[in-house]
Amino acid sequence: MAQPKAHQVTLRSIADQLGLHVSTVSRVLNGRTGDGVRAASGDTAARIRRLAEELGYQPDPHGSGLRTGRSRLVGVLVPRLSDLVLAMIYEGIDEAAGELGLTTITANSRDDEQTRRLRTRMMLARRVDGLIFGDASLDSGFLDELAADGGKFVLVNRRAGDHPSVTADDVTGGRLAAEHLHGLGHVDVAVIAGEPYASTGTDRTAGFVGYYRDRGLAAPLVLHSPFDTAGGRAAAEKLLSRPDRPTAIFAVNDFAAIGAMGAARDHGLTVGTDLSIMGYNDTPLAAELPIPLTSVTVPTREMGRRALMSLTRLLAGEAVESERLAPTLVARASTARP
Amino acid sequence: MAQPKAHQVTLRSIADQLGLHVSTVSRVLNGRTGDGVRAASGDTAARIRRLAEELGYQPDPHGSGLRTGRSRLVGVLVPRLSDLVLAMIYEGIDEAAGELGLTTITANSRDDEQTRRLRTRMMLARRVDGLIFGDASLDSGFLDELAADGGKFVLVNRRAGDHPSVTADDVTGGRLAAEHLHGLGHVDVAVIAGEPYASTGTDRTAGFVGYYRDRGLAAPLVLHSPFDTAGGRAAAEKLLSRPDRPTAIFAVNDFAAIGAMGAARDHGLTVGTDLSIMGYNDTPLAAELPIPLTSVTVPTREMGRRALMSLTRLLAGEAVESERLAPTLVARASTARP
DNA sequence: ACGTTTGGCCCAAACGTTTGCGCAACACAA
DNA sequence: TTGTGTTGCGCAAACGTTTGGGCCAAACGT
Repeated sequence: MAQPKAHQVTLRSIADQLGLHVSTVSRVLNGRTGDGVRAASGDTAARIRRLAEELGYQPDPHGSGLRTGRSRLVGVLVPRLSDLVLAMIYEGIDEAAGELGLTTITANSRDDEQTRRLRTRMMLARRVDGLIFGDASLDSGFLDELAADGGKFVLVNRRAGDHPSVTADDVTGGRLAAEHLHGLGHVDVAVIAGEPYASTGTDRTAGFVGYYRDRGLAAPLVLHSPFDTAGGRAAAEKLLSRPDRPTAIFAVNDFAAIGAMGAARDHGLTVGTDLSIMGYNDTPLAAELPIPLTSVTVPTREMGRRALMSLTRLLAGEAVESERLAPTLVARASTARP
Repeated sequence: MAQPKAHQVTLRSIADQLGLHVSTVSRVLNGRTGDGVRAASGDTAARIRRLAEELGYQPDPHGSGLRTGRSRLVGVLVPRLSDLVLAMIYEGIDEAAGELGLTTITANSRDDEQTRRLRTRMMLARRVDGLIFGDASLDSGFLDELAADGGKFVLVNRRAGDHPSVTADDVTGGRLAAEHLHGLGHVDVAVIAGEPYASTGTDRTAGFVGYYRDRGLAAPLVLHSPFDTAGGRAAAEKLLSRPDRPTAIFAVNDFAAIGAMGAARDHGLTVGTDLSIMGYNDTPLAAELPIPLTSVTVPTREMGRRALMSLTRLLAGEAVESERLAPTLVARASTARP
């Protein structure tokens, strides 16, 4: 766009104007700034750089992509970008990518296997250099296939199989939650566990349940549900209708927790005093809610950044290890003594 | 990625296998499916198509981009993707783009002029065919420049100058809000108006204030603030500390409204009974809050879709008109008679 | 003075597409 | 037979870049 194709600034146009050959210009501008020897004389190099700057030269990715076989494009697949957590992770990814001169393209898989495959195909068709999956499913058939085909990717937020991943330590996070509620004196507790195919939900639940079990306490009630507000509301609805209603609910996700707060109110319960509810992720919203929500902070943006770094290492041919980031608990008014 | 470069499926590899020329294969596969005459014999065409399918041929965008000068890439600039409203708009854009075989790349401008310019530059360097701005500022100097340089773009969500845009009818939306609150009997009302550079905030405020003014009522208090929860909370804090505290608050954004709810609670006020609060955008959250939030629905995803459609028309050389989508009000428990 | 190195640059090929042009073969009419 | 069209393809050039291999001249070693 911009210029009607008339005067695109190209290596050639620069070379011609300077009476040099296009390859010289290319070498200077690609400047393996390290050695500096092989490029050109200090003088010509300077002239080239000045003119390039002046004309606002920007290498054409089609040209270089065609030649090098690399696109400097990274594909990012997420369940949905309108999930705040994923949006923040993506922001981290994109930020880090920008700093390295990479561009990201993203797509929603809606946690649907077919969409996942389709969108991945589209990204490969775009010739992405590598992929980041934020929507890994625990039965990772698709990822196994992709890896077997030589696909380069890392996972973020959710782990699966032993594909390299950057996640929070969700088991520990769940344990922290249990420790907090148990410390307040809650023994009848329940977990709104999210979708069973997501490691985030299952790991947090496992950590939570493990804590209670290790102490010989009654096993917490576990209920699966979608990760969103409506899902949390429905699950809490069920929990609160039971005769042996729990005194505290741990939702593995802030939005589910907010839904649970709604259900609590419908049951005439005041969150914090009649019923403790806590979430996970420490969404910016959590602190600002009418009743501030106890939650577990995970460094979302940092997770995204690291995932991208991992991917670049992978693309450079290095071996990469999975990373687990440490969560921390932040207590607020939504949880209190029973 | 994927194949180690060894056996990429290319027009040539298909042509060779079939003993045809690459141009023939190209013509068949690009099939101007309409005329059908000029391509090849029905038989060869079928053979080509079958083999391409079988090998999983995907045209290389670098090659075609280089040749055609088009990238089938659309750049989308937003204030921040972690703003749910923008995320949903972006989903609409990307969905529509996908259906047309276009790919979107996105970036956050954080409503910062310099970042905006920088990120736009990066997108142009990527040779996007066109741009969609979701972060237009009312003083549209940057956009004017870009348009003067022949840049192809449309605006979404926020309008500016008379650049083509797809937005909701925010003035009407503000009016609906005023009508609702006034209908309930509120005369001392206030507006948390968002940032003054965003048409969304100013238009909604103008519609709201206009309604009260047209009826000769006292002019609503107007307070600007950031669009997020913390901003809304701070603004509400100020409003509620006044001796002539309003009985109803219209926040031009659900998140600001949620912040306001928090402030209300700090003041010992029960939202709905002691103080009416309403938001805007009808975020999925609004309905699920402990105290469900009255809000104005705008067809976010649809807005995104239409913006992309507009852009494609623009790119096809057609003239495009701005569009205004109709908002509707949905009343919930957070607003009631004073 | 003569061989050898090295600095500085150019040459040319290749990456995968698209597309205007042209050509052979055939059909048909006159 | 010649002329006129049509169908079915191939040819070749171009898009902008990168990169291995030159080649010429100057600098250096002996």
